[in-house]
Amino acid sequence: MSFLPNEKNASKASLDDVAKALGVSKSTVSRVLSGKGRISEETRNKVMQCAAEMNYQPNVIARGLAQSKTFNIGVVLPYEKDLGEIPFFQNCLTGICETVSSMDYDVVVAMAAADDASQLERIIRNRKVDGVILTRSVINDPAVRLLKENSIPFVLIGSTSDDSVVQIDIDHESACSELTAYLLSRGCSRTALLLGNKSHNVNLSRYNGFVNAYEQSGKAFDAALIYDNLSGRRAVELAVGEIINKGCDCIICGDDYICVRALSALKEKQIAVPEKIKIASFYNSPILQSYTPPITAVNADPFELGETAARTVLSLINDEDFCKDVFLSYELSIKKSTL
Amino acid sequence: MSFLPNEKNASKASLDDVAKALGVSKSTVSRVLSGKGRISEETRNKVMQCAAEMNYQPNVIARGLAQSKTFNIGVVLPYEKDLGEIPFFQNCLTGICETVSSMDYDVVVAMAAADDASQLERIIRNRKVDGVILTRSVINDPAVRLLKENSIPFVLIGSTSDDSVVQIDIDHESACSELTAYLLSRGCSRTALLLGNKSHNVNLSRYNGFVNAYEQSGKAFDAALIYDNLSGRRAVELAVGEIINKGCDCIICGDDYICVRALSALKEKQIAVPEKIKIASFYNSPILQSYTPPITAVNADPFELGETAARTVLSLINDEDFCKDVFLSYELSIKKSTL
DNA sequence: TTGAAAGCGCTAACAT
DNA sequence: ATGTTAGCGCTTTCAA
Repeated sequence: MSFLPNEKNASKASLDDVAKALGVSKSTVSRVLSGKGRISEETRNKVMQCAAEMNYQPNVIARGLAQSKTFNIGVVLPYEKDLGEIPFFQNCLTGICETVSSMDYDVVVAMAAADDASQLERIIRNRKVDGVILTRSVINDPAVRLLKENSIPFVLIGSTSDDSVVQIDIDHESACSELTAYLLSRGCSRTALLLGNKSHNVNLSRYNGFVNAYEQSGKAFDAALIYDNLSGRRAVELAVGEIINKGCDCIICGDDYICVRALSALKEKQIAVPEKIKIASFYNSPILQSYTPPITAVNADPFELGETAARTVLSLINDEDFCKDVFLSYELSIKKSTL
Repeated sequence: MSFLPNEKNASKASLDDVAKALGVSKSTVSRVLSGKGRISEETRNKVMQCAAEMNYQPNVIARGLAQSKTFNIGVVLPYEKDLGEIPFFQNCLTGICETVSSMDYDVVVAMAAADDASQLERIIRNRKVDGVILTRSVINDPAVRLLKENSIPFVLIGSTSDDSVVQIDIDHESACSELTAYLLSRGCSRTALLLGNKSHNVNLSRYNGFVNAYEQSGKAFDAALIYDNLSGRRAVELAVGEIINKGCDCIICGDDYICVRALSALKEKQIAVPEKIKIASFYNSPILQSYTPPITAVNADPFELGETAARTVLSLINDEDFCKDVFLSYELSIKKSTL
């Protein structure tokens, strides 16, 4: 009853076992299985069949040792518990897993707080990954520094002002254009645009999208209603004050931090949203998700972000030519704040 | 300017490099670094110092090859997108990561639908993990079958009727006791208990907890208000009907599926919660999380579940003696449904 | 206490 | 087209 030859003492056969069973050399088997090097059709078939019969499964670890690869992608997730409240990261992870596993890679996760990349550091030190995906953008991210120092290929889901970082994000120009057009169609004749740091490409894209939408519509926008380089609570407050005085009926916020500040400024001034003024924003982050009233915004599909990030980091690893500027689809989520 | 000797061409030194630099053998260095085998204090210090100076970092992959280990734990997360809506899994994952990384293990994730364990299968086939943590209980889980077939140590976060599976869950007896006591203190004199499959240990625990609470309080319970082996929507409906006729003022549901069914039965009968009858449940799963009115329930701390699962699977892997019955702290989350 | 050597399972020159 | 031989970086007998 014990030691049945055809039994599933599965996945124990090594490449060497297959070679011996066939009376050929290891390299021959290796060549067949890896598809590299020329092999006669005959031996190829012989090997394939034998490998299948023996239920041979290559040892990825050993292959990795020999090639200095791990076939693992590191994914850095936020450590903060309250960030877990939206499905964003889990859906991202799902997209990443699905994509990398189709290339026979696996995902190693590391949690990291905004100021603590120690888990990532371990993974790098232990040589557990060939590349890394950062799932959120953090100013002055220690993870970015670490990855650069160690020359690990990585991509960031989101946007940063550091142009040397490969970023995966939606097409902000087109998204902002669509958002602006929607608002125009809703009758907003005087829409303000509140943008953050001008040197940040993403803000330029939003600006362009805004302008485009106006051009398409044939209407003219009031340049005095465009604010950029807004940084800090105070700057937004001031801008909102001015905007109100200029009689605008709608605000587009370049990001959710600006939006939160604008909302609190409006609340302070007792200006009702959306009755007195409409407001819309961009986000990938959760802080607006549960706001009252719900805020109209441009949303990225986290699953797709994950997929794209995965594909991109895999190309980086394999030195394939890849498109650094990634344009992703998005979704205009119309909520009460613009009705 | 190039080739500075003290430069950070970091983490490139191998064990062999250290050995040569010291004029000792690889095995000596290996012994020192692994702490195995006797080594003179003198050489030990010498090696330690040199390794530090050379910024030597052991190659975990190579070590793994030699020891047939990976120093990775697989974590299976639900694939379904709507399950991502609660922070449960992310917090679990955080607890797991934190714990395993303290033992110098890493986490490899696999997403799995209830009926599709193919990603887990890949990870096993590729020998990427030494053990696995399942983060939710699925009836007839293909993942469980797979893990057993391959003799991979694993634990389940949650409960299952399969006693051969190591389960990490809260102490249901004590939790049910506490819940019952709370309800008694709130003046519920006729509390019904609705339990699922009797052969499932967890239900016995809940039953015992219920009885204990009554005994402690000195009051007597009505055995006619205890239902077990409830399975299917119809059974719960019938039970609820009877319970109402028997004039009970409170229902404790053994799990959230039962609770959902009981709630819909009550709604059908137009019996208001909590005005006419109070109701409480147990859960680890999200389906009750967003119910109106909010449901009082016993909650586990996902972070702690993760930590414990991680510790347990690590002991399994290292053949340490471990406690199979894991009792975890929980939290009575009082909501409107019992007020 | 230490060293030599074999081996983990695979890949990749270098031969033939 | 296939075999031979070294490794990859570490652990682990077996000797010394």
